[in-house]
Amino acid sequence: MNHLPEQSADRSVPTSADVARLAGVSRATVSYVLNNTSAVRISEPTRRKVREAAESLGYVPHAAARSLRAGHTSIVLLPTARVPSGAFFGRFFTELHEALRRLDYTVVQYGSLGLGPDEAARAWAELRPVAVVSFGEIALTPHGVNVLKRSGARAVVTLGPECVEGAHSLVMDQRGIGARAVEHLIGRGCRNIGVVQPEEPALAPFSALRLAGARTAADGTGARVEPLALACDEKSAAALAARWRGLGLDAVFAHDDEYAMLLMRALQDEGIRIPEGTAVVGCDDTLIGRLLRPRLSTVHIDLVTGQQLAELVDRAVRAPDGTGEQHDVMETWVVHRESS
Amino acid sequence: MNHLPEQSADRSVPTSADVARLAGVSRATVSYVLNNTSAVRISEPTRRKVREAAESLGYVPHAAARSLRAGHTSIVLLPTARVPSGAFFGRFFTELHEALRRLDYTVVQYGSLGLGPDEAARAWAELRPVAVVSFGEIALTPHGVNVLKRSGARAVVTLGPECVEGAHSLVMDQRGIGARAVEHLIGRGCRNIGVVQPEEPALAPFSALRLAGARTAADGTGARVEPLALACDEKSAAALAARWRGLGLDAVFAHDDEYAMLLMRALQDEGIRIPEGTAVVGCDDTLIGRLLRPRLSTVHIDLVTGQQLAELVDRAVRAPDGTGEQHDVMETWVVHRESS
DNA sequence: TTGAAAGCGCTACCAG
DNA sequence: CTGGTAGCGCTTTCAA
Repeated sequence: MNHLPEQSADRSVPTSADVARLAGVSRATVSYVLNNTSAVRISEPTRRKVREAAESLGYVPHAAARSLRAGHTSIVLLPTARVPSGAFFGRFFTELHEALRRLDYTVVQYGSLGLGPDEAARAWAELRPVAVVSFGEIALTPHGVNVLKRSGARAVVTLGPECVEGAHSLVMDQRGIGARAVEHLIGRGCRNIGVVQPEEPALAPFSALRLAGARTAADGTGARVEPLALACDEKSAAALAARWRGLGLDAVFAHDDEYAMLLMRALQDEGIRIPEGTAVVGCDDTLIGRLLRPRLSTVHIDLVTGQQLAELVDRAVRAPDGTGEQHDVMETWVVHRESS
Repeated sequence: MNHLPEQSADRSVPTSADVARLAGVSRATVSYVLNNTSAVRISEPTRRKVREAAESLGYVPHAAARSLRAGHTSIVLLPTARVPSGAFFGRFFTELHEALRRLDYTVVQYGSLGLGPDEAARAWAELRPVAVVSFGEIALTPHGVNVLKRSGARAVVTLGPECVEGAHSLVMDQRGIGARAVEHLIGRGCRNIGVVQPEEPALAPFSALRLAGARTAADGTGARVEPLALACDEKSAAALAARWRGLGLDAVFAHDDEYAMLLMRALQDEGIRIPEGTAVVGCDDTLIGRLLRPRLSTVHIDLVTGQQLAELVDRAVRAPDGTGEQHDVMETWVVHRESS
């Protein structure tokens, strides 16, 4: 814990007691007025006095004290290791936020970079969230789920590559994504298929599984699968493209649409035609892919909408006896365009 | 008392009192052991007993209770209305998160969609953050800053289009961005300049200011500035491109690189050559721009690094008497490539 | 209609 | 070395 200077004692933060004193009433009355408690009736003049006192002091209730007293929070925790980049997660996140807010939850994205899975779960549990929606950048273990539930979380939802015991899991089958791409490429007659492995560490868990799925799909078909390290910059792409002909590949699954754009450009600059020389498949079905020429074939992931997920969370929170554990797998399929 | 197995679905959340009871010590001792308080020395056997009891109960301290007692939190609040999209903010955010974590802050992104500026400031103040770093998607008013400071925030930093009184402001001069783009285009001989106005509401405050800056730059030069509504999808872009020749424009500032890519593609599909027929300038200097053909000219914004911003926050928090209010304007300049 | 007081979980002071 | 205990700010029951 870092040692912070004491908060200004001179201009200290006003409490409900200060409001009560200024309004000439008790703390209880202040609470009743400011929370519009319907169980008790407070006279209009008193209400006004309290409101004015609160206003003039700049009183803001202390969320920690309130939730301590209440015994629960309305926090929905969205752990975020890396900020999900791109249009794919972006819209989803915004939707989810909005929907949860409409349901009167306090949405908190808690950054947990550099924590192990169980450390992270503990850190989240300290906030006593009523629900946790994890996006799989951080692995949530069964033990972690247990810690969260024991700390009072009424819903734990994971949206990741694998289902997690104890949590309501929405499985985004990363192996399946790799498999879909490679099956598609094999179907188009390709036999030597590169699979991009981004060097960005946050993407490693995804790309490793996609590679595994790609291998499974190629198994026994006579096709070859070749991992290709690639950083998200032009130099790296140019270097890869420069040794492309030596690799003897006729297709590549580029991890996502952005990497696909990067690599496609480098290959084109190297004089390699797409899809004749090399077929390219991206992932996420973003706008980029439709704007590229040739138009990019891509793996579409049928992500649940933010609204639906928010409703799922809300149902689990309100359910009488915890969440019925449930596992859904998201569909994935290839959108075939011109690059393959 | 029954010993609870790990997977026991116990209704009540264990507290430090439960740990104390199980370990046969007082709550104070539990606190000392689990916080490694150096002021007191606890015997090793006692420590072990406490640790084991905590472990077996799945005890997790209650952050709200702790910060209530401590009188302050170590929360740095990052309000996020819309999730900043794209590589531009993405890396910045990740950096900032990481750097703040290294400095032992609890980073909380608090979603405040659909709240007015003062409502939002109040909601943030309820969490008693030690610092707030606002990204200008939500306007922070001087009054809002005041509310936050009064609630104990020791640093309020805004990163937005304008400086905010009372806060440490990093000004990303939106007018200047529009002006830079238009000055550049005028310098390239363009006289009829479109300025894209994204239909996405979250971008409106930015694009309106950029348009204003564009107009100022064109004023008295004989150049004409024309706002162009555009949604972030192909249909909208195609529709705009279809009536392009009728607009009589010879240049366009496309708000950002993504809109530039979208519009450039639509114009090219319409048979309009770039830059000869129409010059295009984007903004943010992202990877996309370098991959496009022709390569995209763009307005580069010299954003502070996440590390630097984290250090700024930390300094302000630790400063003996609040933050010295300060205003910095970020530099912007045009990176000239092939599209203009 | 209002007030007094208990107590949420935790830490820090002060006795033993 | 360890335990008792006060009190952080708030809500809510019970009493006046």
